[in-house]
Amino acid sequence: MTLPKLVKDYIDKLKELRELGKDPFKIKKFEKDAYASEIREKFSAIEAGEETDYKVKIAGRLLSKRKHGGVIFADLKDPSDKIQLVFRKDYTDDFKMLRLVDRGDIVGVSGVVIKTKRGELSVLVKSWTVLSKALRPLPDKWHGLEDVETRYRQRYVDFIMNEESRECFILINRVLHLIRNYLNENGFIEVYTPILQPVYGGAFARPFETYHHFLEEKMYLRIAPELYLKRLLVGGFEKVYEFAPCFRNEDVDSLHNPEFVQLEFYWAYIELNQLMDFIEEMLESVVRELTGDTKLEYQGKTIEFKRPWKRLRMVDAIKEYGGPDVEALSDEELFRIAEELDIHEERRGEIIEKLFDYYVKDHLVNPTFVTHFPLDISPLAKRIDGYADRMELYIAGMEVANGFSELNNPIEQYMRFKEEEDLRRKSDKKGLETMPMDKDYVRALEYGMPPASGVGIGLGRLFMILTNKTTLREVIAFPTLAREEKIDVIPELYPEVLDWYE
RNA sequence: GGGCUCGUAGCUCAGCCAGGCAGAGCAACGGGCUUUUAACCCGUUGGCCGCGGGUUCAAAUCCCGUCGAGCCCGCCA
Repeated sequence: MTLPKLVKDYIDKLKELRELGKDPFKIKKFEKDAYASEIREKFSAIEAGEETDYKVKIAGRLLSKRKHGGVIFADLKDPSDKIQLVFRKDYTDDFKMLRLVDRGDIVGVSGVVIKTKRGELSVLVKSWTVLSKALRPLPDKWHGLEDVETRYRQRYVDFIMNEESRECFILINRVLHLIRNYLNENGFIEVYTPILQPVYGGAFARPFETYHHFLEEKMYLRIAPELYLKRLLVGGFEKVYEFAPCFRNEDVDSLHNPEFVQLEFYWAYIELNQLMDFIEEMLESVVRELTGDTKLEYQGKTIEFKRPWKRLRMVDAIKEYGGPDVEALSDEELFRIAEELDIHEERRGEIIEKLFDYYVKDHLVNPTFVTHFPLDISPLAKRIDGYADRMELYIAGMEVANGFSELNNPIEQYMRFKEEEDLRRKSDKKGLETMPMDKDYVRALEYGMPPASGVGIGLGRLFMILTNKTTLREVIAFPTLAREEKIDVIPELYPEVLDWYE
């Protein structure tokens, strides 16, 4: 049946409920006193056919309705579980009016707990109320909603139909609590820093641009909170963190969404190795809390989070996994090798990083810290042995975190920004992959920032690993999609309903 | 940016290769049924075949374009 015709039936039922003085949309509350899961816990042991006199009031969405003449069965879903409702002609109030109740409606019922002859724990309903009328049909009760596009566009339907989707976000919530508690217990304070920024920084990425009309200023949505969090270190905060929504105006794929959340934290007076120790402890404890174990199954692979994690220098990693010994190569040789692999970059460091991606990345299944990054692609990090004192954490072949010993020398920081500017001028690229000069940040460092280490953790990717998903979109409730060209809504399909609620 | 795949009823799908009346199940509607659980039985309704062009006597089907989505590659820390 075409949508407008299907909707007609629902609208007619709504109309009839209104005429009976039972307009669901006029109702403001329902006093529930139980959840499906509680009923199940307390009464699962009763006998088939047993009818208790234990009264309950529950509410939720009807997922199915089975009519048998004098008895109607329905399944009600609340956030805790599902439970069967039984309506009986000789017991339930307004039995005939149940024809106005559809699968998909939100209902509140009161009744007693029973177990049917077939052994299904149920609520035998005495009185019932439609608390919200569904004006659109739910997807197929057996196959549910499978279309990936519709699942993301109309996530609300996905959450109704696919319990796994809902559970994923409940698990994510637990992870957020575990991480937040861990940081709080270790003396970190949670802060918020600007999302609208006059100068973007803290990462290499193309920003979203916007305009502030009152200030008459071009503004950017932040690509990272980093530079502001380090200003807080200057201000005397020793341990800070932020769950930071970030925005990058770049391509979308299973590992990238234009808006995503990073956890960044900074810790004054510690060096990078101590930071890596802390990250290991934190994530190992999160996994232990979640699973009771340090192992995790991800897409058929076992990931072992037990400390200590492997740490290796980027150049050693390239050698170890079959690539060249880049430290032994001149620039000419390195560029020639890169060309052979179809790698075309302007900076030596970028080539080394590409070689790492090419030879190594996919092999790093267990959590692994890759350290000693090329300096020229790390303008915010301190030095160590001619490299940047920087690490990236790889898990399941994915870059999950990026941290370094923070550069706190304002003079060197100024020069690094300058080099980025020069590179942008010389580059034949769009010039978006360099970091702009941030003089206020340099000025902040001029007041003195303590030595510190900090990290940004891509929470979406971490959630993917912890929830065993293959795409970021599954762990983002409303992933970014192209605009839908035309959306039919019921007041436009059936304008007469507009008169009902003037 | 390149390659591959998909788009048919509210949902899940068949039909496309090899052009010939647009189909099924679920949902909805009417009837039956007082213990079902993908309830069942009888009957009914329901289509911009993503959109636009082309080829053809004839296009859901073949061709071109386009929009949306998915996967892979490239790019993006």
